[in-house]
Amino acid sequence: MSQNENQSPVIVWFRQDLRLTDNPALSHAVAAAQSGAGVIFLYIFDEVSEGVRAMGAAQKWWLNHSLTSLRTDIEALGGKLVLRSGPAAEIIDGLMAETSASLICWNRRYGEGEQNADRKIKAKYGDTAKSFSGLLMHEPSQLRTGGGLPYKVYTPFWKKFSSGPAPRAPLPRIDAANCFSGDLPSEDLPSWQLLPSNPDWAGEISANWQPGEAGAAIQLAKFTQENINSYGTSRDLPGPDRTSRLSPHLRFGEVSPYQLWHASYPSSGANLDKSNQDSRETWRKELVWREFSYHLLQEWPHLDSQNFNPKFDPFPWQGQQDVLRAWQKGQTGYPIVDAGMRQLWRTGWMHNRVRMIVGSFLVKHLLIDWREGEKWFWDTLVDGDPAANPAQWQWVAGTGADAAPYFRIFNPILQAQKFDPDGAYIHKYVPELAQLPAKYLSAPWDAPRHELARAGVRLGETYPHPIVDHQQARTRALDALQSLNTAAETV
DNA sequence: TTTTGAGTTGTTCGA
DNA sequence: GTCGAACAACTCAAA
Repeated sequence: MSQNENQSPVIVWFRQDLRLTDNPALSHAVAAAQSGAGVIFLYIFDEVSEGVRAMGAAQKWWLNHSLTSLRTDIEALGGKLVLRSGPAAEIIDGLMAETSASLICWNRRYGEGEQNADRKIKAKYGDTAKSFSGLLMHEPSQLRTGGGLPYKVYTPFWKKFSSGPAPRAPLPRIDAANCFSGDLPSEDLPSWQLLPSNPDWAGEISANWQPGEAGAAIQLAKFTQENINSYGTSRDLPGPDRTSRLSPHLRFGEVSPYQLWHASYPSSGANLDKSNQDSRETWRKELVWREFSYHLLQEWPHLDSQNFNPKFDPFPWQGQQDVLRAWQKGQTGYPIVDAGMRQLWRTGWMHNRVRMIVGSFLVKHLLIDWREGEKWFWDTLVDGDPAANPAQWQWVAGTGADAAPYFRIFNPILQAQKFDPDGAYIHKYVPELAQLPAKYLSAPWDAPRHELARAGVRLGETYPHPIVDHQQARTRALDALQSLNTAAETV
């Protein structure tokens, strides 16, 4: 090793992997920097590179706190988290020149703009830039159909995934490192203005979440100790909410999919019955759905803006702003829909079952373009994911890969009865119906007048009339889709 | 190449 | 109240 190399630092560039455990890029950097000038820990806030999708407001809130947590963990190692903002490729150029670094490491990411930036850097620095697999368990290029093509259907994807090599074991947490001691300028986190002010809407989000690797570990332990064995059935109930609630942690890489995959298996010696094992597999399948979404994004980079199935391009979406606004604010008059939209607005997250209900409602009952829903979720969800969010919206809309068939229109009344039978969820998020007995919560307009009066509910005043009639809206949606099929035939 | 079986999460209707 | 079939047709993936 030359004198120069020996005194050169190694940069580890954090992106969607804000963790010290099972972080291959970090592990490699730490090993490579053992005898040199040490590791530089870097995060770049980049909203300007072409094709990079700027984070929504709720994600920015999360990012602020996750970076704060990461910074604390890095300082415990004796290091410093360097914050820079601007176009990533230029920032890297600057820092490489500034520090004469001998190596830069990162874990791969999969958006088009993000990959273009990474490719540019790799092309320039060659072997001095090293990328690793940390965000996904299998690279998209490695999981293909027999014909070498990307999968478009989930079940064969799952079969291939689960019959292939098991995801590698997670790497140990980095608890010591030779950290770069030079003085590098770093921007102030508050200067990025990631947190809301005027008004500060994040109060209830803060109360619900603990961003950062430590918070993710707590959440994972809670889930694997309490709820994973019943996940198969209990995941559908938004009231008790026994889902893992790990999605925002996973989105920011505070925990890796490898860690979750391996955590889903019972400790050796544990003897689980069939339903418990099935529950664990159901949860693993959700992890693989995320993986599937990223593979789709890799192949179809405009997943958030273009119909995966172009047959839907001429679909007659309606664009009424007041209707969209009513949906966004949870004022549709359908309590299960409104509860979901208000949970999202207040807490930055929505239970998965309810996401399907509100998504189906926007697209099919209101005939509003799924892209409007996708954008709203992107802005308001703390787990807004560049792959999963558009993929799930396209799935719900019927435009996507392996999508729900057009005749599958969720009935918001039935769904409320089935999945919120005691009304716990609706009571929590639609307080103006708090006094109404559970049996009337799925369709308050059908409640006896004296029950409404006793509960202090005046429809049209304290709580809205339903914005559309379910049966009429259902027929209208089926007709619209029918017209699409007819149009396709006559072309 | 052709064939075959299958496809996350549902609803409605009629027996 | 319960249960099975219909709801369309098409595309995907593997044999």
